[in-house]
Amino acid sequence: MTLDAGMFQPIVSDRLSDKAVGQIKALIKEGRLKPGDKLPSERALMKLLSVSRASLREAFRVLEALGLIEVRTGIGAFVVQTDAGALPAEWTALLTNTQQEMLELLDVREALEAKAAALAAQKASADDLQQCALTLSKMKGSADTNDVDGAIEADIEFHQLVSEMSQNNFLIELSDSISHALLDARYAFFRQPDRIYISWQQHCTVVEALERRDSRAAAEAMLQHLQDSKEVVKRLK
Amino acid sequence: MTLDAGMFQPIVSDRLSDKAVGQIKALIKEGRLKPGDKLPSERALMKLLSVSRASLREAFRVLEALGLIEVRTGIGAFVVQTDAGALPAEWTALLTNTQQEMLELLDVREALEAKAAALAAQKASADDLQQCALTLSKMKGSADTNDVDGAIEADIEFHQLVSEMSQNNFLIELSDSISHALLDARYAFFRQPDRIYISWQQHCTVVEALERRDSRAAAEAMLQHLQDSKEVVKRLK
DNA sequence: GCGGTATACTGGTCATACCAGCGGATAGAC
DNA sequence: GTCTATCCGCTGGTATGACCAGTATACCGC
Repeated sequence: MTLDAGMFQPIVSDRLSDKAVGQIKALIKEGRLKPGDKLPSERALMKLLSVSRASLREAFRVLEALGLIEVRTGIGAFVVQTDAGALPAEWTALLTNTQQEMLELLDVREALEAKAAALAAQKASADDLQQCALTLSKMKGSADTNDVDGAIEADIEFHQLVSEMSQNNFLIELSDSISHALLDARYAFFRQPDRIYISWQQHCTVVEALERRDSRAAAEAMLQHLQDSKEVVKRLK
Repeated sequence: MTLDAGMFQPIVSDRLSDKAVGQIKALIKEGRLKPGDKLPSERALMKLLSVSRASLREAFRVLEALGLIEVRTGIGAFVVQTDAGALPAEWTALLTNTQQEMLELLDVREALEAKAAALAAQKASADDLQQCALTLSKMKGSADTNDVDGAIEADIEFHQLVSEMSQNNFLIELSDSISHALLDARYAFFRQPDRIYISWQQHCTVVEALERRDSRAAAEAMLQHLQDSKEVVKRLK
């Protein structure tokens, strides 16, 4: 007979902590543990699951890292309150080491923020647009005084604002992560001659589209802005 | 005097395990620990960091959940080998409970996969396109026999293929996560009358654009496909 | 009613012990 | 000599019991 590749399954002996993670995760997914609910104390839960406190605590660390629970010293562990389930905010934190990864990240950013801009055009409130105007004038001020730090701040604010206007929690979290990962690059970026001014102009174009509620134009303007920025980053090194 | 909101900072006493996570993470980020490197054994590292083994192990669980290290029983802990840094594969696993979240996820998917299609048009090899053709005929076969399971399989394969053709690791990982999260929905989806056939047609349109190396058309076709699917899902609930 | 205090919790940390699996070294069989 | 089997030191996985430091609450004296 011939050996079928599917005949055997690798033997994996899950850690007890992993099994505990699985159980608790399942309870959350099934809705038997709802956001805000308090988990039993470590000492109680270790008996319920018949594992040692050490294993249980390791499970808690994993659930915490996954953004599912929050542990407050002296009080207890709670199922986290958020509809999009906190993305591990650091997932990109280490990944912009190479130029290659940076460019890949910029491509993802184009996809996400263009979409965010499109959604923002549909959903933006008057208040949102006013806040946009604020960051625009902040950016303009930074351009006039060549204030790189101010520009970075205004730039982050602007992109964050647009993401939030999309009212899509996944989009917000992902964009935020990427923005964070690209922080270092922004310094070199905004030091380029006229860059602050150019970015300001491009931001303006986006906001104008948002004000017109023109989804397509907003996405297009954002895309142009990000592609243009990507080209600059490419030439940086 | 008035109290300035920024005067006080909440006192947070980091867990020792969190500090350990920070140190190790920093070492990885700085490149002093490279992918594939073996970390010191738990017993050695606990002395180096002067924490107990319990705390160190909690730190390891976090690093593991973040996808930064991999722990092999009886051998040791290793810095994970991957260029895009494994995204915690489960980050969406729990998040499709509500219709609202599902729709948000579908919007993100539109953004990512449209971009992936655009990149794929530029980078696809002859072999890639051939594989696409394979999934297409598989889908067609499923449509003819109304084989829902087969359709799901072919559908996942197709979308995965396009993502991979983009050669962007972030795009690949993210799309994969979302695809995974949407698995359940696909069953109801493909049970709709003619859905398999319609999806097959739309896939064909995408592939034709890819074969023409037409980035814009590929993105547009993929977007159409996903938006159309989203509308179906909306009506399902 | 108010402020303090005693107390019974909670999570955070540690030291120690033992188990099971891996791997290299070593001793024996051929 | 080469090969094989056993052994032993190392690794991670688990459990236990202890102690600390915060939190909350009930109680007390004022």
